[in-house]
Amino acid sequence: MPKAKRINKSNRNKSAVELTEAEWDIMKVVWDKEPCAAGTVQETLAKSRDRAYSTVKTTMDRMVDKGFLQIERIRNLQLFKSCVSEVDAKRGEFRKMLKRAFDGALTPMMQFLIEHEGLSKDEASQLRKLVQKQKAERKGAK
Amino acid sequence: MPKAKRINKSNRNKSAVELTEAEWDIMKVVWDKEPCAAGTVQETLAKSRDRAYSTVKTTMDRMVDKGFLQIERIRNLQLFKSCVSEVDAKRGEFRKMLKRAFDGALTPMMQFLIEHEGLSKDEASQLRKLVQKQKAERKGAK
DNA sequence: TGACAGATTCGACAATTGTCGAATATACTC
DNA sequence: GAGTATATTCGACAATTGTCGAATCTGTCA
Repeated sequence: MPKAKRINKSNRNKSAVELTEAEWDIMKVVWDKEPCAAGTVQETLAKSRDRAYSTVKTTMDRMVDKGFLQIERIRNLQLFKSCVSEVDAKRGEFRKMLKRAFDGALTPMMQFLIEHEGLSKDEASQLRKLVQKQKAERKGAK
Repeated sequence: MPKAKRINKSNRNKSAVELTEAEWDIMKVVWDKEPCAAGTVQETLAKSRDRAYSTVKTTMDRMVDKGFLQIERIRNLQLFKSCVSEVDAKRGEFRKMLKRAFDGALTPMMQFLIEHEGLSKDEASQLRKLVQKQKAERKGAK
């Protein structure tokens, strides 16, 4: 997409955090261990998929440019911290999916889950519990 | 990703259909009007986002390579038809999101929706109805 | 002071995605 | 048959994403 899309880190609004595959992998480790060094992230990820240190570091540097991570320097060490919360990232991912596949509407998605994703009896009851729980909380709290 | 990822159209399994943004746009029109010509798709899409005919056509040709569309020739005309169902595409998109953001598990996602996506009372009750309806169907049918 | 280990910097490359324009081919109308 | 309007073919280009290796730069320790 040749179009200018990002002016700088601050023109990103919370509701539009979109991480790539590699960024998700990295972000999960950062959320878990921040502040942490690139080496730590690389080593942690190596357990599931081995990538060169420079691969991980390059991606993390790009994430800084995008405003997803920030660096805190200590001597010649760089410690990375997240600039987006897990909730924001989940929201971004969820909304992207919802928009693309369900016109941005929740109900059709739920319908789809029940009809085509084999929402099991267990899952359905699980879901029912969640809904009921929320119902109770709403009534009680507000 | 320099790795060989796709051998040919047939090594794609139903559970892994992943469309890009532009592909979703195109696919939606094709599902609606298939079999249809690239020009038709381009014209239809132009209403919301104008793109050159060649842009749309190139993307559609690539989708044929990927096994998402197929061509039926009539004289020098090409009519495109989908090779993946709307359900498969929705499933692919949904699962990708679920895997990335929720470890592939449905319950955490539902929890997230209720806690952070402001599942409104209306939506919750809507959801409750869906669940109840399914419950009834399960009981009746099987 | 030198040398080694670990970290950082940077340029590079292949695939993918989104975009087109130019050249070519085909069908239809006078 | 010539001209016009469409279609199709194809090569190209910029950004993005995933991946590295080589060169460079500390900081520490014998």
